[in-house]
Amino acid sequence: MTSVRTRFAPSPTGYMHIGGMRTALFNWLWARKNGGQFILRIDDTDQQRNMDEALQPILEAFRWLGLDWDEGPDVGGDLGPYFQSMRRPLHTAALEKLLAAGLAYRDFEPAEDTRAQREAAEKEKRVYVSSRDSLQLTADQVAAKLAAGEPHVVRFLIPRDRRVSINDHIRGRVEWDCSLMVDPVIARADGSPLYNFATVVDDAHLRITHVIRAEEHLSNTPVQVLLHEALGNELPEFAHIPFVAAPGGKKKLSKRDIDKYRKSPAFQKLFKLGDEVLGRLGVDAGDQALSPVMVAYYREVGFLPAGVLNALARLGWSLDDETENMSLQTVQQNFSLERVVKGAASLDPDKLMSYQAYWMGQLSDQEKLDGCVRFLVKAGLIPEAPDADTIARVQTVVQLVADRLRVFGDILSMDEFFVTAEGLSYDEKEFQKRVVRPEDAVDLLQALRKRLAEQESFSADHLHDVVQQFVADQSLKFGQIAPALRLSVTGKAKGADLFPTLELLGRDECLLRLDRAVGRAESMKVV
RNA sequence: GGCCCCAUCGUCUAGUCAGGCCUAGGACACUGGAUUUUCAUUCCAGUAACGGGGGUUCAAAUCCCCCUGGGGUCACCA
Repeated sequence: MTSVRTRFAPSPTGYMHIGGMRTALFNWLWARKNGGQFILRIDDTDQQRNMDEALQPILEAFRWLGLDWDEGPDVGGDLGPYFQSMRRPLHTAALEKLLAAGLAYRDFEPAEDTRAQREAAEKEKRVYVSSRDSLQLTADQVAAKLAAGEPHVVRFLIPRDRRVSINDHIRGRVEWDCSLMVDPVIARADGSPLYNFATVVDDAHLRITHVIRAEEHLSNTPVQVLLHEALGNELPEFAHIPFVAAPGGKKKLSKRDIDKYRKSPAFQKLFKLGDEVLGRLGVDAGDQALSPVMVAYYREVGFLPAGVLNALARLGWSLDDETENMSLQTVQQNFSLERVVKGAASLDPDKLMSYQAYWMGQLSDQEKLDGCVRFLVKAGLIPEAPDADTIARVQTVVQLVADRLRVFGDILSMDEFFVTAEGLSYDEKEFQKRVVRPEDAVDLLQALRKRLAEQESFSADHLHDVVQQFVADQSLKFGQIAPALRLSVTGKAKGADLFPTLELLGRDECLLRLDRAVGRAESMKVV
């Protein structure tokens, strides 16, 4: 029994697609589950200039999620190189082999002619197949054209008299009629191999046993199977998993549609979170802006690998009829291609947040603290090398807000604990509603401020009693003063427990903020 | 348009291969209630689906056929 070998073969595009990551995850899972190898091959036949720059984000995404690879960039392997552009000799050899065996042919037909034929066929609603005119050339004629340096591509000769079929792990038997297929170009005029051909050569050479890829590749499969056969390769097994669809739809999640997603109600939540967090981090929002389509977005916003991994694993796969929260280890132990569904699954931001919140809740206090400190430093809300007092303060805040911390980036919206009274920003709408508009709000706040100033102790418990007493004295309801107090001191309508917040801020800061809030409200009333 | 794939609550899914245990289960979201004299958490409850039509069968979400709908793909891209 040969060991299971799977691969993920990204093109170096400068970012890692979240849907591609799901495909990679399933490959990794299948290899690990079977004690096999997971290989990373870089399909860079396009010969990009900034290869390294375009590749690093991809490798980083794998590292961040903790998905290791047994062979590939950085780690090497016996069957390398693992960059398709460097495997050219292998491709050329395979090409020669097909040519020599008469299973491929040099096509001298000008590209324009081929295109014209295709268009004509389409117009007449006729199935287009290759003309194969170049096949009529005698060996001498071909030799003469070659000697004259006539441009040509190499096409694979499709055996038109038969059918190809695969037994897909997910889809079962899928069959195609070869008579309907065009002879695919396998080498360009400059001699470079095309994806469909290079992939076949490389998959065979790397001894890939299971080709697990997204459904959109299903239509490439018959050609690849035919090529494998022509080359005398052992056929890999195929598993075409459904692609990841955009939230609220069934269409493939694509980076090209970012602008559309921004407006999509189902997707907005993630963009909003990103705008908030990334804005505070001062992360570039230019052309290559981070978006929820990219894995890096989740890392930058402060998602946990466990949260993202959990969501990705559940997109098209389930362990059973009830298990939702799963560690990578649990998924790995239970993964099977048999339980992968056939239909496209759309990414659900709500569900993702729910997994994320679960895993955030699983973190120890120290882990939460570390993550929050990292983000606060990055946002410049605390110094680069925070002293013990600062750390202790952050720790207190983190404990206070633990329940509402979904992603680490959330800590940045709790900046009331880290800015001075002057730097405090207010939720204007809520401030108007709870402080400016109510007739008696300012008077009450002033009276309360006086009461607070008289207190010797500023502990949460004591403050609670004080406010309680204040409410009773004024025959108010708690709800008539608490929101205004919260708005005045934190600038927000929502937040951590009110009294511990006051305690943490301290008497001087609280009084100062109350004064500023009152002043603010009065100046607004005048206008 | 050709070829191919897919079809269970709004969403992710269980159940489909081996028809009856399904008056279709879970989760997220949503709604209501309890707790919290703020905010959030937590707990409880509720709304909500087998796309349609024919068969086969004692019995169909499950098997067969047709229709409809959705999607992928049709490059000297990967």
